[in-house]
Amino acid sequence: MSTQMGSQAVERASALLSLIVESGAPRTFSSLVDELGLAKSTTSRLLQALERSRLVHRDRTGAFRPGVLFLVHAARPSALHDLSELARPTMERLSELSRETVNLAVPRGNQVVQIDQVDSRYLIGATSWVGVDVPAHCTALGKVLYAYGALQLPPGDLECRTPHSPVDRRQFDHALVEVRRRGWAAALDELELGLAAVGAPVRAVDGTVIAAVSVSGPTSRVNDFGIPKLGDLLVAELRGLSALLGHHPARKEGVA
Amino acid sequence: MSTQMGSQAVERASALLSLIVESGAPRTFSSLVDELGLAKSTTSRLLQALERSRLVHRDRTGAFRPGVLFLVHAARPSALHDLSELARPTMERLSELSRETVNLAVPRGNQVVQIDQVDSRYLIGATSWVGVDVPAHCTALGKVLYAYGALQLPPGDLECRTPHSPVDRRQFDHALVEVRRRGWAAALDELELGLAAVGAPVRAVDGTVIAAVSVSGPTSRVNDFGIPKLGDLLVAELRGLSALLGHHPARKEGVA
DNA sequence: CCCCAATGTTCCATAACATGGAACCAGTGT
DNA sequence: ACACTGGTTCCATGTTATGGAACATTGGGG
Repeated sequence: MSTQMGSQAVERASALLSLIVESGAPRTFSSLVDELGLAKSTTSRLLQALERSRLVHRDRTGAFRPGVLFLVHAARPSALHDLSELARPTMERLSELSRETVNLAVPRGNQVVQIDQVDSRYLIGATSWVGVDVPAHCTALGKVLYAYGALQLPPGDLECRTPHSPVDRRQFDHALVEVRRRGWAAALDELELGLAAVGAPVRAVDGTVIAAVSVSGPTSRVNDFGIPKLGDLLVAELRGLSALLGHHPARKEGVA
Repeated sequence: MSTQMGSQAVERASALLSLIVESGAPRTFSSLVDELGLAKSTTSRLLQALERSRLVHRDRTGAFRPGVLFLVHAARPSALHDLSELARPTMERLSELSRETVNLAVPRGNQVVQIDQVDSRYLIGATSWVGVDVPAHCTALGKVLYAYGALQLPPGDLECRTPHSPVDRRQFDHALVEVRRRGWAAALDELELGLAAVGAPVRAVDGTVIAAVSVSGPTSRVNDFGIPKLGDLLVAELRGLSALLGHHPARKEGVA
């Protein structure tokens, strides 16, 4: 192996950095030491270097957190744009297979914000949603994000948009269980009569759901395509996208 | 110098990474080579290592962008929480000095989202704003973010909340010029009668404004304190915060 | 109050690894 | 076909990372 690839120190430092960033919680020095199996001294030096470069930050408790550089990036308006770029190929493929509108959304604050869209191939289809503010519990994207804890359902009554909108919190919670079981969510005529959507999660390396993708169109066409078929299609395609984000869903051995 | 601090490779790699992340735009290989003055070969190897670790990503044009790790972090709901933590001491100090409510906001999409708040020391003061959706052009935070290009003023009429709300776009643009000149923005009775706020920007290492902090309270008390005094206070305190983010505003030599 | 345990950092001899110059390869324009 | 820019691979060299052990530092516990 190792066709002579240089930069071992950098790789080790990067590994440290990844651990720190990927685990949401602050990491302690020793946890890093024995997770990577490096000498204490080496780990210490590498972390110092990363700290000097503001890539990690050591909080008052002595634990390591992502450094300011990550902060600066996250605070940029453009931060989410990169995700769209990464997701584009997948979305295009979904668009081609389903011929319906494909949307990408992330949780932000306590809202679902749509950050990208590939339009339907049909003349009649879901129109641009980007930026539009809708009750999340009536959407497939929202359900996915709620189901996987990427978003908290705010207390209070559930807004009702159509006779099919979910209104009972108990029932809704149950629906979320079902979403987790299947791996995808559907919203048929719940936001607007005649509008249907199916959505599934995008996972980061640690399994956290950080985004959702949906396919949406007229209920009739979506039904014709087959809701479960669409759900499975989404799940399959998004598995690939999650892999790009470093997520390996139970790592099948198979191909080297 | 160099009291023997080890990890030169890591520092170089980190420098590359910082350049890539801090400049909003994708960086080309050669621009990196001659900005850091490293050998082409060295740069190439370091970048390869960073790419293997998913810290940078090479887009189809061959330019380098922040890698998935940054994406994953930015997409985390918790991403902005770190900024709050970093800003907390500054905000506390501002709270203590002004005794009024202090707010921290970042641009997100095309909206101002408040991510942290230190409550007024008075019994009567600005109440919690976090998450509340208000017309940004009527707020000090909004004005700051608009003034420094962290946010684009959407086309269309300016919503009018009080007789003092800015409504004329021409006048508003002029006001923004003034904000840039002074370094801080004020909004007196513009959002709600009797509510006043003064805000100033937080800058990242490259000078980009990535957030804003405001002090707000009853117009009478804020006036008593002195608007310009408050403005200057904010600017002074936030200079320190920006420094934590790596911003050095014209680097005074002074102390080592 | 002292001693021990846990957690990190600094030292240092060793050699492994990163380094940069040059050769090399792939496009691209002329 | 040729020169040129932009990037990667090769390789001998010695600079620089490495890990074990010694050395701080902190924090309990008896």
